[in-house]
Amino acid sequence: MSALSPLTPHQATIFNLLKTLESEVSAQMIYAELRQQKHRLGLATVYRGLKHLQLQGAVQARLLSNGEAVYSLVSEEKLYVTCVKCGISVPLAYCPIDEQVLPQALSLRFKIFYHTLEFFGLCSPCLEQETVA
Amino acid sequence: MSALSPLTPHQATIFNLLKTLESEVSAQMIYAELRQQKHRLGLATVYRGLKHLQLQGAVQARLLSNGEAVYSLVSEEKLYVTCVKCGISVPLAYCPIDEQVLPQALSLRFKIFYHTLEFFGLCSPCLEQETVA
DNA sequence: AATGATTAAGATAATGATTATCATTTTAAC
DNA sequence: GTTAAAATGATAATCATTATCTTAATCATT
Repeated sequence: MSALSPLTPHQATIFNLLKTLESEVSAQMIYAELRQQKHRLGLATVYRGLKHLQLQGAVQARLLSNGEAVYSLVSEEKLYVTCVKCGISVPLAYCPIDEQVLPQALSLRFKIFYHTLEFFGLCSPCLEQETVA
Repeated sequence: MSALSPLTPHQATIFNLLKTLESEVSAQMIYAELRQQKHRLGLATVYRGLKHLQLQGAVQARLLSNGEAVYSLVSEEKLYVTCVKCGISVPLAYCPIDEQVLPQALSLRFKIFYHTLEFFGLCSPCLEQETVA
C-alpha cells in the first residue's frame, strides 16, 4: 500500500477504528460505534470516508449476500465460505502454497457449489481521473 | 452438478434462458426478457426461481458493487476485475495452472488493490434443512 | 487578516433492488 | 374428487446506499 494522501480528521477516525478491528464491519456499524464514542459525524460522512479510503487502496469492501457491504483494512488475501441460503459468511485462513483449502472448507461442513475470485482496483479511466484530480 | 429436483415450468423457463446466455444477467433483466417473450410471470417468481436454482447448485450469483446481483449457470471458475470507483466488472479467462493472471489484469490497465476468493455453498444447518425439506 | 475558491460535512430525501405479505391458483397425494 | 402443500402474482415494505443541498471548514493568495 502506497502512502495515503492526507486524511481529514473524520477519515482518520474511521481508518483508526478499522485498524483496531480484526473483523469486517459495515458502514452502519462504524457509524454506530463512533457515535457511541461521542464522535459527531454523519452517516454520509462514514460512507464518503470509506469510499475515499477505498480509492486510496487502504480499505477493502466486500458485499455480503444480504446486499450489505463490509469493510476492513486491505490485508492478506482472504478466503470466505458463504452459504447461499442463509448468507452466513465465514473467513478461512488461506495459504496460497497449500491448496488444501477445499478440504478445510468441507471440514466446516459446507457443501460447496461454486467459488469466485475477484480482483479489485481502478480501471484505466478511473485511474486517470484519480491521478489528475 | 447433481441432478436437479423437478422444476416448475417457470423455473425451467428461467433456467433455459440462462442456458442461452453467455453473460451474467440480473433478475430484473430476466424478468424484462421473459415478459418480452410473452411469458406471463411476476418479478417475485423470477427471484424465487433463481433462489431455488441456486439452492440446487445449478445457478450462481455474484453481487456487483452497485448492489445488484447477477446470475449465471454454475460454470468453470471465473475471475473478474472490478473497479472500486466506477464499479465496472470485467470477466477474465482464468487458468489455475498458469498464474499469469495478474499480468493479464494489469494489461487491461487495472491498478489492483486487492482480491477476494469466495466459495459459495450450503452451511451445515442449511444443508440439513434442504435435505429433509 | 480578509477574500474567494475548493473541499468536507450534516441532515435528510430519494433510489432501487430485493423481500415479505397475502390472496389466489396450481399441483400432487390419497 | 377432496384436501394439503407448494407456487404464483401483485404490490407494499424494507433498508443500505446515494444524491441533494445547505452550511462549515480549509487553504492558497494577496
